[in-house]
Amino acid sequence: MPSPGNPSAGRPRSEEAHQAILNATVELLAEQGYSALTVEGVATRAGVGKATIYRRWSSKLPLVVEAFSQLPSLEEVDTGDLVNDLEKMLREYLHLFHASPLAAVLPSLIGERRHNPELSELLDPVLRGRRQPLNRALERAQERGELRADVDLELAADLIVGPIAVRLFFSGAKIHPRIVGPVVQMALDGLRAVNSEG
Amino acid sequence: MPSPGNPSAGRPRSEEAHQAILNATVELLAEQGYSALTVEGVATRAGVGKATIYRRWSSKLPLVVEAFSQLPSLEEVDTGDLVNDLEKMLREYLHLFHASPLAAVLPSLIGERRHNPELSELLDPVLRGRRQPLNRALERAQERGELRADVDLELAADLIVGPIAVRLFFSGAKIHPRIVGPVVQMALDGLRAVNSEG
DNA sequence: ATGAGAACGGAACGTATAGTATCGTAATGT
DNA sequence: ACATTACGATACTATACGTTCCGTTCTCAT
Repeated sequence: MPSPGNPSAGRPRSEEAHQAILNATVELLAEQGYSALTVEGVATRAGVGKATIYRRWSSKLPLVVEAFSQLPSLEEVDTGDLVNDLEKMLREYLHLFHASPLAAVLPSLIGERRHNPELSELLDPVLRGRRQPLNRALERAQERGELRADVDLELAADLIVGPIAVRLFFSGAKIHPRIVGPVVQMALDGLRAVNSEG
Repeated sequence: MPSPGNPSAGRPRSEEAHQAILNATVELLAEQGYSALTVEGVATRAGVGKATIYRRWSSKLPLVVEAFSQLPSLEEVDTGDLVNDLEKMLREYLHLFHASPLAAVLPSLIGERRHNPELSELLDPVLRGRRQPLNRALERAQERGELRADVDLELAADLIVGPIAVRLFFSGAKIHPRIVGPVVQMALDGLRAVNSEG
């Protein structure tokens, strides 16, 4: 059971072990990918018994999700100019994904979500949270009048992230940060063009 | 061994069993997802022995890739107008993916590609082939002068497919075909805007 | 101090599945 | 007829998830 009946009784859970497990999970995911990840491997790498892992996470999946959610996320950028904000954040986004091979796990998780409600409940909030800085930048731009009030912000976000995400996950190719500028420009120009027609 | 020494000796492989195996794979993937797919399950559903499966596919992965590649692909559309071509094809694309839950498998496969060269070699040609109709439409438009010669067609394809792919795989939400028009318009307007600046 | 409670690492266990091997049988070409 | 190969069925090996026990260690309450 995750929470003992009396929290101030008995030996407390080792925070050290907790972090060692998460770190080992991240390392092994990066090295060998998701399907090659074994709980035994994590336990060995972390210097921990399997029971210690299952005491904290009900199965491999929640462990992976928590390890994933520990990845550094986007920092919010607010320069007062939408293009600037988006370019900076997307460059950072690229950097994060190139620097951490753990990102390769995301498609695996996504793929299983549809048939695994438990995973969906675990993963969806994490994904939503990661898009927040982008959404907020778009909202601010809308408030400033940089984007018209009737622009669909979710569509805008997909339009901006989509091309980069597709390259990142599907083609698997490294992406020059240089590409971010044109992509943002195109997306915004496209949005403006459509909206100025109604 | 997949190819016997003398192809015209002995009992020939049953084409019926071959198709039954692929069909069973497709059905089970659609019903239960990738991680729940078992070779025994496929064999049972197909009314076939496991050996018959392993005689044709070296492991579960190639089987899944071939089942996936059997999905109906995009038909090429050539109306003489790029926007028209793209809208028609993307609507068909959406229809295909909404109609066949097997599409949910793609992210799983994509996720494992990075750490599995064998899978990469199997899957990459299939993915490339599926983008062909889109690429060809863009090439034709470029020849007609509808797109400038210096437009990066790969980037253009990512710009167009990206937003829809992200919604399809990541947000997992159903997508109104109505959204295709604006997305294509935005992407192309964006491309033109950037290119007319240099 | 001492004892209760809980987590610790380690190891054994049960179940499920990938993949291999072997059975007797069925189908094809020579 | 005979050689050859595939067939479905079944048993088998190896691996890995997840559970359960062990003796030990840590922390708090008394």
